[in-house]
Amino acid sequence: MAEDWEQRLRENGFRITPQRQLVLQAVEDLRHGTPEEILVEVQHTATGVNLSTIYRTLEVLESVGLVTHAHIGHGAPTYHAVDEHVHIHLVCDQCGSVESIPAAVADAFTSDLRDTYGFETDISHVSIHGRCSRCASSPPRPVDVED
Amino acid sequence: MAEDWEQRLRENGFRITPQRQLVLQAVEDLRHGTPEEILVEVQHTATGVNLSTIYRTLEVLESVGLVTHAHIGHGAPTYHAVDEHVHIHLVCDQCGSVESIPAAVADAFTSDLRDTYGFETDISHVSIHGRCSRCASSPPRPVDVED
DNA sequence: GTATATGCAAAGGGTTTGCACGGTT
DNA sequence: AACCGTGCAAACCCTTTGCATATAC
Repeated sequence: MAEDWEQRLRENGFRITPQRQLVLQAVEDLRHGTPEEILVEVQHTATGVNLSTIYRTLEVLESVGLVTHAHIGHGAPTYHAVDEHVHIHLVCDQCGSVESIPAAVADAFTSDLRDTYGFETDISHVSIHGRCSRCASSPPRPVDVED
Repeated sequence: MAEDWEQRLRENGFRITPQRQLVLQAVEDLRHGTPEEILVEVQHTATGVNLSTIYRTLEVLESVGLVTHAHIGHGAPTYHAVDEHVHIHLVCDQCGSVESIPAAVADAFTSDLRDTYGFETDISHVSIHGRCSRCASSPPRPVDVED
């Protein structure tokens, strides 16, 4: 149901505010968004909202399980709504391209980590870095684009 | 051979400077070090060295393949000498602990990424996040320590 | 001698925090 | 009415950059 988010917040002792609704909506609409991008989206509706509110709100929404974040490159993290299907980002350190693949590709790996080390992997939290198919085939020099 | 690093630099058109030697040495001695930590180490020997030089030097040393860096948490990256054996960091988002495991654990996974997506994975570049065995077993609440 | 490296200080991106006011409960 | 949430501005960490001086070649 759609008003589930109010429940979620109230259950955890948080109040319902326009800002929290707008931020959640922006995250859902954008599907992928940095705090800055979310701010811009929110400001389409409410110009007065401040960046620090975005940060504080995302923290709250994440703590009650309504959004998550992942690190793609060096810069700001991106936030998604939790109902998005889980995916892994493959980041090319050479050309900077980002490819999303199903998290299921890592199932055997994460099972291994659980069995061997007891580690419960959140595979989508950080990206996998390397070189994409295009870059891996053509250029001979292993130059870093940096991250 | 020990003076290989001079070769490496010269081959690539870089000059040999005390700072470059000291930074390389510090990275080797520390085994894991952030730019700030490397600065401190270097300053044991040469007090006048500046942080910006550390950054610029690490960039140079990395470009010629003498050092690499990995991202462990949210903060500064850590640098290693390239002769260190390759490892993956398992970072617990709950207690913050970091465990190093052999990169070979991911071999099947990275082969898969190569075969399916043509992606050449640099598995050690970013850490794997999740919850360590201790945290995964005890507490029921999925609280984020944040990264 | 000439180009590259360095030190210094200032600026930059991303994020957090202290405080007083305003809104939710 | 009490407390939580917000806006604003300042501070913060990490990193990069411009510029003049110093140094490796």
